[in-house]
Amino acid sequence: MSFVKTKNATMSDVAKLAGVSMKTVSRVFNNEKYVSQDKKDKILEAAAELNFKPSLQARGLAGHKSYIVGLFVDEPSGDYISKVLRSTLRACGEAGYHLVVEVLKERGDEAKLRRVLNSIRFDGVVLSPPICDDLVVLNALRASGVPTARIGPGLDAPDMVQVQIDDYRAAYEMTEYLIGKGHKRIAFIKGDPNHACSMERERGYVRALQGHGIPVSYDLMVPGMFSFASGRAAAETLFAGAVRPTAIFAANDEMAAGVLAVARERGIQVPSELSIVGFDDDAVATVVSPALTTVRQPVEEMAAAAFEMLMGDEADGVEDGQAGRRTHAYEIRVRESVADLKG
Amino acid sequence: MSFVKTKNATMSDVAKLAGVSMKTVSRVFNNEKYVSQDKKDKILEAAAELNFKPSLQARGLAGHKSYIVGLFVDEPSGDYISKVLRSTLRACGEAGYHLVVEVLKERGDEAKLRRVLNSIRFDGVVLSPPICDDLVVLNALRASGVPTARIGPGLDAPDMVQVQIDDYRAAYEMTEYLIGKGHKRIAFIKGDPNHACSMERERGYVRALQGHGIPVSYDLMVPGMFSFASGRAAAETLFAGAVRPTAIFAANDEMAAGVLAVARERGIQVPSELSIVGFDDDAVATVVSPALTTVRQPVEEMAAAAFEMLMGDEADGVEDGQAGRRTHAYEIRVRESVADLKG
DNA sequence: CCCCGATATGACAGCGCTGTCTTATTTTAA
DNA sequence: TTAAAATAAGACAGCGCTGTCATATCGGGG
Repeated sequence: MSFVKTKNATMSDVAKLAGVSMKTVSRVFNNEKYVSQDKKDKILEAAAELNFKPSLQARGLAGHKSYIVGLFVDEPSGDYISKVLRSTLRACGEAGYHLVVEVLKERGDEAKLRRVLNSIRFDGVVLSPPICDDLVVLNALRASGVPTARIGPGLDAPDMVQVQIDDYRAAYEMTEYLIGKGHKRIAFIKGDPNHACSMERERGYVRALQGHGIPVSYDLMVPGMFSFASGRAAAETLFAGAVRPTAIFAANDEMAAGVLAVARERGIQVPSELSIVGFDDDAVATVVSPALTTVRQPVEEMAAAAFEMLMGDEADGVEDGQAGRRTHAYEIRVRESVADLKG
Repeated sequence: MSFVKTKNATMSDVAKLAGVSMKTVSRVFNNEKYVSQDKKDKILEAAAELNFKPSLQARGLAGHKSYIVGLFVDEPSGDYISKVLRSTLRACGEAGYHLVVEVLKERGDEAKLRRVLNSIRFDGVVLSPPICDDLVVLNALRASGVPTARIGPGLDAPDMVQVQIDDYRAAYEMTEYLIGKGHKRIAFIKGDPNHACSMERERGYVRALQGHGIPVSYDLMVPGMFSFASGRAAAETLFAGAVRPTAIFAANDEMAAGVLAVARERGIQVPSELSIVGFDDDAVATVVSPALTTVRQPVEEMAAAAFEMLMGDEADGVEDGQAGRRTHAYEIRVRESVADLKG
């Protein structure tokens, strides 16, 4: 079996076959108006016969659209990014865009950023945490005039699309939930300080305690980096303390899973002896036992909304002044990792 | 603070500034020979001053390289794909390529495939399981003449780069490991039949039992789909049987985690009452407790090798006859989920 | 001293499209 | 009925590069 290399038909081939000018073919493929139905039919038929699809690069060069959307991430693994990727990919597919993923490590990998922005003309760029709060990146994007959407940003940027949840309120509510279950010694494992949401979640925790007259003890607040390992380390620290907390609120689920693992190793029963809650409703939350009570963040809807506001028909004012903004609803997902101390 | 939209300098701008022809600038940016050192310096300097980077689309249109590599996946989430993505992204970054991710759901999403292949000229395409074994995809790629690499393929395709592990041997060895620990009633949870590796792993399990004189019982082989949920379901089936197996070999870690969850719910101690092993050394393997004994598959090295063989300098015979092939070493990762019955 | 290959550079066309402008043919409003 | 507006289609240039071919210079070997 030998495969004949099919060389792609060009627009002018289609034009010839359909007996029209190239420009008319172009009009059809760009859904412009002012093309009669019969020519349109003829062109579509000819295109199908030749298996024609317009070349991305040529379109990008000649026109004002590249049909390329960028997704800039810090680290391409993890459940959060996977969700963003999946959702963005679906949206791109449906809207006829292609997704170019670029990794921008470390705050302000400016060299790579400039290189990428100069060499590809993106129709839009989606920024995921934590680089959605990297000023170097934001300014470079502004300077190059690319419409940008940020998912889960910390600070506001009115000229960019922004999609988020209220991390502060969510953490407040989760803490309150724990308090409502009779917990008073509630520890908190902080998130990666590079992520803007970390501060918000911490604030929510602190304020909730204060709001319920529970003293905030800095011994109960330990640093974390959003990783399983850092969750483990934080648990060790917490368990080394004089009095063990009755509940631990980890700023994300991966860390909560780390706590769970340490608890298990030490024979600490969860939830009877120790309650654990996380944040994000990451895939791990339902994979560990007991399943983690956590805050569900609708990442996929958020990414879809971001894309829609960025690239959607209304085309918004992304290009000029104000860009769209949306705050999505979070949801406390009660599972099996919290004990009711007042039972 | 207002941001001036920086319009990108073009090659002709650079040429003017450096006092040479565009072609010479082009030569410098393509590392062609026959450019004197002083002109090269002048050009590089001018380019830096103008912050010039050649346009991807123009290069793609005019030249024979697009600097775009495609990663075609079935489903963009999961630890396996994350690893492939991360590794490929790194390789692309280092080699100056950009990665376009495309989702090809369901066997032979031919419409989308053709659309994508016609509209973007890829310099290379990487296929992850299970679509690396989709004949429609393979043939379309052949027809369009794009050099292709397949990660973890089932059937051989001599004209494409191929990187894999020996799933059969690995499963054989893992089964043998269990047998060595004194297990005789070893159940097997099969993988998604769409994935070629599923058959191999199953074969390895069956042959190992046979090789050690242990009768193969089809009651102990239950279907699975590589998902946590299907692992749970398989566990329920297995636990409903008359005699519980002493060990369960799940064809991947996610399913093994599902088994673990069901065991925990039913109060079955792991590993003392039931041993569980998985495959892949997925992130979940170390997140659950007890951590899973599993087969580590060096996915990232494999993806890196695939990229190197595809796009590397030797440029290989990917374009003509034989393409590179590599079988990587797997490794049994012993953790805490297996009991020694002969202790 | 001349010819040859290696080295160095540029002119020019054109990749496959889209933007702009022009021309022609309706339709609508007044 | 007639000007103005909407509709329909094409000619043409050019996006920012690279391939090809032509040209020019240089250092040897014969």
